[in-house]
Amino acid sequence: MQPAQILDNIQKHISVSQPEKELIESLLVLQRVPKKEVLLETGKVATEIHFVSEGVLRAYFTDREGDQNIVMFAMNDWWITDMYSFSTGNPAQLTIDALEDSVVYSLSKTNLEFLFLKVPAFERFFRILMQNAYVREQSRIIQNLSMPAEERYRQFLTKYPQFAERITQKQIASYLGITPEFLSSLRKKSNA
Amino acid sequence: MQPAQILDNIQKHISVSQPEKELIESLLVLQRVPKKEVLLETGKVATEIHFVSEGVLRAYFTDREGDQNIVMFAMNDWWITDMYSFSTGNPAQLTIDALEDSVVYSLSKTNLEFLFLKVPAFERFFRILMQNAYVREQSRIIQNLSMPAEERYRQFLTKYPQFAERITQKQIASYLGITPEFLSSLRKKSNA
DNA sequence: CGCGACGTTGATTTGCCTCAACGATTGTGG
DNA sequence: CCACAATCGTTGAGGCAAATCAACGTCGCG
Repeated sequence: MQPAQILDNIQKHISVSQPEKELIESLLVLQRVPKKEVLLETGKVATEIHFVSEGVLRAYFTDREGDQNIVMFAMNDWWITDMYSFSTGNPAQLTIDALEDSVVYSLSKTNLEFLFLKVPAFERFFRILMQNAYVREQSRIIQNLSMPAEERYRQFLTKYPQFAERITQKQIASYLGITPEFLSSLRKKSNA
Repeated sequence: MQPAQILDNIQKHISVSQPEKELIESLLVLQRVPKKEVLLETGKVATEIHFVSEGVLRAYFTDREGDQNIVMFAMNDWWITDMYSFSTGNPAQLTIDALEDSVVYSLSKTNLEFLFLKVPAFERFFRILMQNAYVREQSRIIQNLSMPAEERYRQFLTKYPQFAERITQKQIASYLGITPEFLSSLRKKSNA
């Protein structure tokens, strides 16, 4: 296994010594996730956070009508879990599965807490991760509140071109909070 | 000044020694914010984060049509800033002002970074703060995606009864992403 | 090869918005 | 401390963005 990628990602935010690197590596579990396989199921407790090395994952919420609402996508260099469940220990509200054959490095909550103790800078790394996630979610709220679907779609394309290429329109529509039919009609308009 | 309240809030998550408490206190600036006064203006850089001791504040985004979209309320024991601007140093997208006469303790980014160095546990405290904020924003997104306005309103009432009492319906409508007129019609229905 | 998911199109419906008008509160200057 | 102005909450008429439902060709996969 070559978690160079994940260490690079960490070292974008903090600096870690060689022994610390080895410690971090030793706590990561490589996991192959074939397309459609479920990493986390609603109702179970999220005991791990996953770093995506290859492929694409999604996290979605299933509402009372049984519709799936996509909360986030994750690919190269993203971290994903049901943070609510992960931090409280309550049952997960989200399901996480793979949209493509993927490879992730998983870190258990226990090992994460252990890392916080052994490598204090890791707490800083995680703080930055959470801060960025907070900012991202808040700006998504702003967009949902203030922009019509057509503009949200355009912003999505420019903000996440890597996703736009690899994800079906049905998934994108769900992320934007609209129906696939309506997204289709938006695309028709803007192409013309 | 008696920042016992803020230290209590911090000690819910980490433990701090007496000298550390004094250091923290020394970096906080007490600030009275009369109703309608602006704490942070769109376009300026958010250099401080504010802990609300008394009163009620709001953060809102002004869209192209000039409409205000409320991103968050804050009262007793909440921390508020434009986290995007605070963490990147870019101009703020949000305006923060007081809905009632309020009292806040402000902590500058410089002093916060200083605290991270001097009191390592403070980085943990802030990590937890950001993590909770992330979870909160994400669950708001889930609600916006999956529930009609009527149910979002009911959930708001049960989740934040303290806000519901003190905030006008116009503000609540803006937070929910609907017009005051429509909120009024929802209230009429549920009372009948 | 055949089946199921996808993307598209069109007809109809609906949740929510816009605009306008009105009494009831709240705030404010004289 | 009052009188007037401004903002708020409400109601109703009409309109629009987006949903629903149904139907159909296409494509990828087993």
